Amino acid sequence: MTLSEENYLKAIYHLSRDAQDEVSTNAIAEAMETKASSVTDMIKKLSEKKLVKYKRYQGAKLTEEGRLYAVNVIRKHRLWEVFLVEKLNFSWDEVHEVAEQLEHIKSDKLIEELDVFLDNPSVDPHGDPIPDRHGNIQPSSKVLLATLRAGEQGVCVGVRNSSREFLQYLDKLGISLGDELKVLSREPFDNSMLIGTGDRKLSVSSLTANNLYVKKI
Amino acid sequence: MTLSEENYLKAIYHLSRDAQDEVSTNAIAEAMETKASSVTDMIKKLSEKKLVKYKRYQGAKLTEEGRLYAVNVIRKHRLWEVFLVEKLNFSWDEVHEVAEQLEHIKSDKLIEELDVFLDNPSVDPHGDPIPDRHGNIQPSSKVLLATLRAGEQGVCVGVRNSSREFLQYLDKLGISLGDELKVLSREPFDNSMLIGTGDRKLSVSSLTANNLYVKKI
DNA sequence: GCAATAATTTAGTTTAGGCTAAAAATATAT
DNA sequence: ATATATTTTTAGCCTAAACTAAATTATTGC
Repeated sequence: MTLSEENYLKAIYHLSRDAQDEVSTNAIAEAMETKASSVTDMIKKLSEKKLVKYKRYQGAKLTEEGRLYAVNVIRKHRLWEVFLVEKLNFSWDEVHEVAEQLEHIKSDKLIEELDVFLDNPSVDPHGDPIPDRHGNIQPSSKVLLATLRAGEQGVCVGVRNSSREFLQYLDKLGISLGDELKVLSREPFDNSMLIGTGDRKLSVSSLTANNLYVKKI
Repeated sequence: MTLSEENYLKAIYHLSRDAQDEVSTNAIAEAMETKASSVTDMIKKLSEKKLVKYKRYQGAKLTEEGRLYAVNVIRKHRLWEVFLVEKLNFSWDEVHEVAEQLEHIKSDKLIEELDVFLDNPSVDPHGDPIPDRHGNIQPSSKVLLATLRAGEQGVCVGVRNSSREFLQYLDKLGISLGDELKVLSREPFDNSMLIGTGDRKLSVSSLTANNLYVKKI
């Protein structure tokens, strides 16, 4: 399986809401920053390999085999992200590019040993669940910070928007993974909230609260 | 720089005895398990990029820039080998294939942080020196076990022959990296030697002693 | 229901990195 | 010193994965 094939499977996986969902050629092209004609070629190839189901002009969806393959790539990506952040001092916004490369390394032993070495983490540094070796993904219990009421508390577990800008902004605010956040009050005027973390208080905008995931405690 | 280009630079580096040495097209082809005609094409390409010096029918040698590039790939390869053995429980004979993939990951931060995480190791699990970030390689003080006289001691630091068969044989003998070996006696008849390690004694053949590196203590 | 528009596929190129077969240059042996 | 053998290069093809431009199919507006 080539690097390019793996990236297509991953893109189709991320673009489908459920297993029946057909993903359009254009949507894949946009996600992969390539042209629709290139997508058509690759979809045909993956179809011959029985990794996607494809009928002309009707988009593509993963077969069960294709889904398993995609999920395994995602498993590798997320485990490497944990490694980079926990062991090599990478920050949230630095991991993605490198994990995109590492996810294609082929070695079952490598990934299983890495999993053990990292203590079988269940989520990556953005709060996304890490599939197990059989391709099972446990639904995450994370909710957006914006959904908490005054007085409620949560542990920061990830972000919805993982753009470099947002991640760097969080670093600047001093909010990072694992921080306990308590909603002190909500401002009806602009939906901003006042939160406490450690001994600090800070005001976060509605936009920020809508892009930060927490797990209630 | 592509994966293939990096592999050619590495091959040329490993085949040269010194910086002036010209490496023949056939030698590169054999080392890379490819055809001479493919080598010619690639050498031309690397020559245009000023990474190798090339004149038709005269073989190739690395420029200083090419040498630095090759040494950096080797640095990455060896650091990853240390990681695999020390952190992920890989054995000597399992690391090479995976390190061949990992050595091509592109990220300066990754490799510098890995170096720190591993405590700036100076040799890899085969006893080969790890170049520093500037491409300097310190000459190793390792000697073959076969050169020790009766009564001398050494720490096992690597192997000359890193074939799977030999590495697995060493595992079976119970000899691994870092073990202290003491030469109890040498047998003139077949050049085998009796060595002590821990509380065990074992007889090693001349062939084995000629493929095992130690650092005298 | 049909024209206009949008999405998708096809056909034909391109580039990287291989390959084979033949030609050219170099090395060797008598 | 010349014929033979070896090494290296050239020329021409192949495949993967991209691209552009043109053709085809779907969708939408009226």
